[in-house]
Amino acid sequence: MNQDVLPAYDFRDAEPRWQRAWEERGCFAVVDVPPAEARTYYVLEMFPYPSGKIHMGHVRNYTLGDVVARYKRARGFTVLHPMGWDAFGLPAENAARERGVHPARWTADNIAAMRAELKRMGLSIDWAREIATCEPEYYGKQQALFLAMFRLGLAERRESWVNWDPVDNTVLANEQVIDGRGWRSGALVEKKLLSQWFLRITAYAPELLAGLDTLTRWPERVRLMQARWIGRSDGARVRFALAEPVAGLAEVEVYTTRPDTLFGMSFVAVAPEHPLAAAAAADDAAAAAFVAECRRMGTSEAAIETAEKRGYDTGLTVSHPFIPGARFPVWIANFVLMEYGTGAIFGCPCGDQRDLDFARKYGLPVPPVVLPDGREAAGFVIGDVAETGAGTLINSGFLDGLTTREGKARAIAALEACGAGEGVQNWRLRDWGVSRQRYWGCPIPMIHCAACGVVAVPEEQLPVRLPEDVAFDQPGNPLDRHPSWKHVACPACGAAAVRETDTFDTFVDSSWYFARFCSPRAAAPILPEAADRWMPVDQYIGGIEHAILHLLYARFVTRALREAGLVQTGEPFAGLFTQGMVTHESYRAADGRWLYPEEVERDAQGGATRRSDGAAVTVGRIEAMSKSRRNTVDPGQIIDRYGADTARWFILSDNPPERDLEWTEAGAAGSYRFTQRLYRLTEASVADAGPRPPKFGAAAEALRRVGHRTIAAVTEALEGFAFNVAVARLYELAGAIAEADRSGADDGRDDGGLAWARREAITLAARLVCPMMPHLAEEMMARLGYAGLLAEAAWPEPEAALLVAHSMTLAVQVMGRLRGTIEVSPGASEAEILERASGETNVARALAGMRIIKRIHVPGRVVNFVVAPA
RNA sequence: GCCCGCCUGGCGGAAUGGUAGACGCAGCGGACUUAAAAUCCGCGGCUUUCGGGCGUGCCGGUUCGAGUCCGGCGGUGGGCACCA
Repeated sequence: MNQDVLPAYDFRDAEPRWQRAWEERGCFAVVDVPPAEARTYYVLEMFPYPSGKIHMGHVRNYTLGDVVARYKRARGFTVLHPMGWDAFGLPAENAARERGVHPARWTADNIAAMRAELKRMGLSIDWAREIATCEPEYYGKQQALFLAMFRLGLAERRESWVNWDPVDNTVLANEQVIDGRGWRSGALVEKKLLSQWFLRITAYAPELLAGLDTLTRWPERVRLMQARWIGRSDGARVRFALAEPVAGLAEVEVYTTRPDTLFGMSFVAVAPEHPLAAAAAADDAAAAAFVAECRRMGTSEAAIETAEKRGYDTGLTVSHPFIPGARFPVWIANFVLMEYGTGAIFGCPCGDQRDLDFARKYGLPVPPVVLPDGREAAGFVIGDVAETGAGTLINSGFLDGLTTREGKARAIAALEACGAGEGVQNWRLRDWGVSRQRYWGCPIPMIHCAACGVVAVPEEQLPVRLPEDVAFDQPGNPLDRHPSWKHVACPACGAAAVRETDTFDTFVDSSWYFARFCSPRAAAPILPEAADRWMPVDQYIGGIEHAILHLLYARFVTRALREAGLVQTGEPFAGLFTQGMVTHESYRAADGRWLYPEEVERDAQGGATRRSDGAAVTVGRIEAMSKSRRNTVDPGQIIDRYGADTARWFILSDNPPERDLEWTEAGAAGSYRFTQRLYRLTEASVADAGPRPPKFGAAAEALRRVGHRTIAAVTEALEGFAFNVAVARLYELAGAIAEADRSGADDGRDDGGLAWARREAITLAARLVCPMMPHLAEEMMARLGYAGLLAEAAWPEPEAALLVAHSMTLAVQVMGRLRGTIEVSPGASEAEILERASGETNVARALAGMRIIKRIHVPGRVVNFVVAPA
């Protein structure tokens, strides 16, 4: 047992060697349609954007997925675990602008670099199924799916208000508008009415909401976020007749959740983009100026937060369905959103804070119509705070005396009776605008013909390929400026026509890739027999930042695919796990510059200095790794120094995977030491191959119990995503093996089977550690003489007899306070146990002079004596 | 403003309502070494008259027994936010 002669584990030799072995054996390859008897399991991590380098977030994501994949494979499942690239997007175009490299080239180089890095991690991926969304092979299929959705009426072209960047000449997503300015150009963003392609996600709003209840293996908070985003609300539409029609408009329709407060109406307000506002602006310069100003205000959050409620009285009036003869003014108001409801509201100042602020500012009446519960009618007035809660209706004609709840139903019934409105559900969810004025995306397969209108590209002409000869020297969309690409013959009439030059939002690409992975080389976009065999994804893993958009779009598209008959499931992801971020300390030099961790030397007292010159460094917050703060650690360098297994092990060991993980050098070094320790423990058993002895001594028996209990404990931990607990149990097993070495080292050959038990224990350690540190596990098994690959081996089963304890420790309490412990055999009778418990020295002292009222015995756990003074 | 998490040693964390702090990191002590590194072993909430007392953000409740369940409060992080 001399440590000096034991060789160290050389991961630089072992890791590539085992990766080759797995690849040559094809351990992780699966077929599109597995045989009927195969139990399938689909593990998927959110596929990466090929930025050029993997980061620690990727390492965490793919390590988590790989543990699940390897574990499930060992449990006998046929596991689909693929990898691909979310390869379209703006950074490639930016690289083209800034460095003159073509987006396709830039992307391909990045993919090659990142693939190599991922392969060094030793992931159990079927690389033959790799896809990249920027390949015509993929996006052509996507075009076909879009046409299928078009035929189903789920895709349509429509005018809508968009964020328009007047400098870059492009539409911006809401996320790309920062403080009212374009994130790249810095130009003030305008609202503009444009023709855009939409996917009709709202058609599935009720289903997408109801489906959340079936997703029992999704985090509750993701479901809550989606439910809120879909945003069902119950209320009524109410039509108010205009006193005089304007520009052909005879009425204003509003949406409200409070039809009970209709008698508290003070005004009607419409959004600046509302047709009635446009009509008013047509012959009123002041109205036009107000509308134009609102448009410029844009959608910035800062503007909304600080913006006063502002309005413009159009001079128009409406009548009230319940109050004959009354007239109410119609205002244009900056706080009314065109996108929600009908783009118009009725103002009830007493019951809505915004309406109240508005009424107070412009001197509009504030009739009180809800008496809050517990308030007296006498002297009740509305101050500067609206009463939004429940109460009793007053000053409300036929609704007087009803509760707000009853009033809603009665008011809706009355509206429906007189034809002035009806009860409706309203949804916050809006249709998904997918048009982007970008080059590096999937072309929308449509053609605009002067005679025929919008015509779909015939299927046999797919894919509509991106042209390669494009220039990025001007802002705007290069496809639009290309000399020939967009000019085609109309498929319907043959006349000269033009292609749609918009490309798809990249979220479209990631809304069906999981289905393509099931049959990635099929001629059809999706092979139903393959998709039905694998889908839905059993375990999807990724960051919480995709809680709404990506996951909601994918749920919608999967439903559309089902309607097209391509898949059977409506839900793409049966299980979802959202991992935490990887964080690190940040460092700042005296001049304020951020420093990379490798530039900084930490000392034991918590101080820090710069390696290059010893200058003092300020240690900043622990926060998400980001390039701007330079608090990043390069996975490639970590693997160079410690190996992939160490990186994987540390990431899994430190804390639960849903929480943020702080990467620390000390923690990584500790994990590395453990890899070496396991290897040394293995080496010490290499020479001890031999038959199982008929009987085991006490030390051997004890070690065997630890080993088999560890199987049960690690299995349970892995099933529950408690990887840090699985790691802890394996540390304990290693500790138990080391302890057995000490206790049994001097016994010579006849050691009561300890050498055999020890070898069994280290073998179990290798097999249990395999999902987490697959290379080391293979190396350990090989050293122990195993000829096969652990990657193909079954998960160990514990021997039931070894899980039953010989003796157990019971806590003994008096009045719920621990007074001592007793050792009992599992077969001991309750009477015997109570006798032993009350006799324990400390317990007896506590019981002295007391009368025992009640004896509680929880088998295997605790004995508690409830006592009173004698 | 609304919604949702989270709060346990120096740190990360563990704990089917049943011995709080497993396991790791950092620390301290010891062995080995000429020495160091590596390795191996050990210690560790606070307090105490050594019986015990107090300890899982705070206050209260349920229970024989609460980190765990319930009510309230505080702190903290995140999501949404003029959604009618």
